[in-house]
Amino acid sequence: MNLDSIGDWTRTHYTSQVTPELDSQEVTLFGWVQDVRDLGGIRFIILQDREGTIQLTIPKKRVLPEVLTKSDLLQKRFSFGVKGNVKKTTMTSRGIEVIPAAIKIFNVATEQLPIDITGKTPALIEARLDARPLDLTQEQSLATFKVQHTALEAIRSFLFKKDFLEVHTPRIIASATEGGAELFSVDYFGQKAYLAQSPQLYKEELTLSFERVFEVGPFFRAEESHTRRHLSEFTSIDIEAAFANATDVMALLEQVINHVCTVVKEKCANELTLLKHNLEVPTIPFKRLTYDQVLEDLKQHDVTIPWGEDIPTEAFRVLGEIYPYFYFITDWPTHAKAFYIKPREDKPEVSEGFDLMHSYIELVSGGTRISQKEQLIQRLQEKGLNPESFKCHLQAYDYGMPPHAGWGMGLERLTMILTDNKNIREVTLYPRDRVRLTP
RNA sequence: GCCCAGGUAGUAUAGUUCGGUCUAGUAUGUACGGCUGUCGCCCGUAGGACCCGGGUCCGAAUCCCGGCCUGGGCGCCA
Repeated sequence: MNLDSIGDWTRTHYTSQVTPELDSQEVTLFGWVQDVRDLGGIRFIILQDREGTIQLTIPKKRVLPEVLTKSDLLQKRFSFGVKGNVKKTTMTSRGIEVIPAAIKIFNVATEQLPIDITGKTPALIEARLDARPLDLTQEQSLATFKVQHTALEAIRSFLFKKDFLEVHTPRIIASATEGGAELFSVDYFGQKAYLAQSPQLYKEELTLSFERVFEVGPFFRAEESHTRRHLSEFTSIDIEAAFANATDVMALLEQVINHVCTVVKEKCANELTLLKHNLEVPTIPFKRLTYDQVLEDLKQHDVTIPWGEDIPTEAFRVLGEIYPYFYFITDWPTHAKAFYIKPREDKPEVSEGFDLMHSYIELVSGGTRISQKEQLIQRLQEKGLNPESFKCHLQAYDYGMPPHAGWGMGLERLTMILTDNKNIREVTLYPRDRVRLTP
């Protein structure tokens, strides 16, 4: 087939911008064939672009012969352009259609697509991820990532207003930052290095200079997790603030969540409708449960956890039934939290760490940090970590480390909540998990 | 790392219990033909599959063993 060059054509409108008010005006549209319905004497072609779809109507006896010839060739997913006249009509749900005056075909697509993109026989997640570039053209995928984009935009602008600087810390590091979690190792010019699992230590150090910082970026966990809420590579939204404690950053966090939900609900109304999700904007303040209250609630539901133990997923699921929306869990036992979380001064066995939960999923983890060097060293030792390997980090505490607090939020988990997706891979463009490294 | 479930056309599924007209059914997609108002268009025709290897048996999609692959759960966490 002879393909056309784009030549001097320029898009005048996205499909979503074509309205009945443009009746009888000429528009130039670019996009892809989503579907062709040929009734014999009349043919309907659905043009899709990133903003939506529009119907092209071709009455075969009343269009130019070259338009008819070109439209004969069009198949699903061909990329093409059309110049045509907008026509107001009651025959389409959008109240408009476009009668082509010229068609340019830019590229073809394989006849048999690897997944059904019409929604009639939806493919399973595995087949969809194998054909991810194609899968992402589906309206639900587009809607999901538009929500994510909008959420991120809302978070950034909110944090900018609250005086936070956006920073970028290293992804390649010399040693484990938090102990615990497994790290991916990389060869760094013959030296052993690792992919960062979190910006934790760097962002804390930066409170010494920039006071209030945030970072959005990918982090890596070499845990062989096999669930619908874990990825080997995920995007973290991290903040850290000097001269603040857990209470301060929790207040900030609930404002962030409230703001994001408000903005997404307003700007992505169409996307949420498409995703059949009625997003509720949570009211501030969020419910705050102490660890002790959680244990008590669980006991009421015949789940007994000894004080000091971490809460297993099974118990979180029960808790998620009781509190189906956003809620904080505070006052965690110190030894259940990371070494950098500050123990309460009046009750050292309890920490100033907190989690923000949404149903049974942990969305955010944060807390007041330890800012005294001696205490940090002591906590490292209690955790079985060698202070010597944290030498570089510990030096920051020699230069007037301010009291500080912060949190880290999983962007994909947030997107799951905002779009009501049950699988984290749905909200990740190219997910990386235990068994998937491609595409 | 541990546990459970499952691999049937491009996609999604029926059939596996209890082996036998299963010559493997259906939907959708694809190809071809027909149709002037569709919007999950419709009608007709065609082509398209039992994960791999071994075993039991007169006979295996079905039962057994091994392998590979996938989904889900746990632990861990964002």
